[in-house]
Amino acid sequence: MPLSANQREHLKESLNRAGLKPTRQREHVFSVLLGKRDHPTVEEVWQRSRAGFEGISLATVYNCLESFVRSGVVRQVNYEREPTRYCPNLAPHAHFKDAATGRVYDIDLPQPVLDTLRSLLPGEFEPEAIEISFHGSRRGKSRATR
Amino acid sequence: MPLSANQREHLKESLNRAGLKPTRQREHVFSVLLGKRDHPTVEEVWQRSRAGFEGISLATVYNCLESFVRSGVVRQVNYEREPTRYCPNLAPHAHFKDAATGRVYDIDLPQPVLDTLRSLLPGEFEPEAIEISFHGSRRGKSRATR
DNA sequence: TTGCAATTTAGACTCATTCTAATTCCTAGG
DNA sequence: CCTAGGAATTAGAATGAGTCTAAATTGCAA
Repeated sequence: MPLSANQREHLKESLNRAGLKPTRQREHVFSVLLGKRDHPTVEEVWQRSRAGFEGISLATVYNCLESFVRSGVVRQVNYEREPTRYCPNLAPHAHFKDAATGRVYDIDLPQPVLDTLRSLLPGEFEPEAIEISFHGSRRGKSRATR
Repeated sequence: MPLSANQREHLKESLNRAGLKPTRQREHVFSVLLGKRDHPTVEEVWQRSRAGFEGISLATVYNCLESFVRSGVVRQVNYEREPTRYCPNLAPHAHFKDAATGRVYDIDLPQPVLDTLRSLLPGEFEPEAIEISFHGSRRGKSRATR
């Protein structure tokens, strides 16, 4: 799935703001991230990228993902010391990891909740980022819609 | 600093509940954790342990810390993919990492806040653990008591 | 005292990530 | 159109936290 004009423009601006250039590889890897919004590892992003970009290297995928993080279009997600995952959802949200499947879900974080958390910090602490991760299991989805 | 009778008993019970035995090494490493309640890495715990326990091996320190986590007397703390840190504070709390110094501080988490977070999850999600970590800087402590 | 299962240990191994040094790609100036 | 120079890409080597292995040790129970 190629990038829309808007998406391409957004990526370009963000990269430029960080002093980086949009390249074929970066655009392709970005489109891969947007194409399936699970929370892939570098290895997974690499596999998916190779489908549409003959010969792209693992090192490049690492580099691309790092430039996305630096330019703020993508977030890193870490669980314990497992391989880092990447997430193009920029709205404030937490993550829930299902122990059984390893799948990671986004959980919306309303601003008031963030404010409350913020308020727990003693005055001298100046937070730049908050990370909230749940870990648990999903109860069997009720024997569904038939 | 040797363990108090209470602390030794607490450790013993927790280990037993997990089917593990209190050993010289485990007691010593545990006392090291309680002795300085910063958030040491395995390497740091090892250094400190060797001071009072001639020849204790790094592998053993890894093993001890793992058995503490398994028996619930200690928590693991991860920031990004940096070396895992260990924390003997069992009360529900978040962590704040000062970007400048790398130091990690405990932030108390009132139960109502935990409940609120819990309530953000769709019904089918059954959390076992929540982890909250702040990342930022500490404003210079005001030129003090005078 | 003996035997056994858990624990400890040194060192080999794994594997995600970072680094290195050599190419390749763009682009701006000529 | 051509060329120089900086950025980006690449393969493969290097790093380092953590895990595994197999052998030695320990401590307890029979």
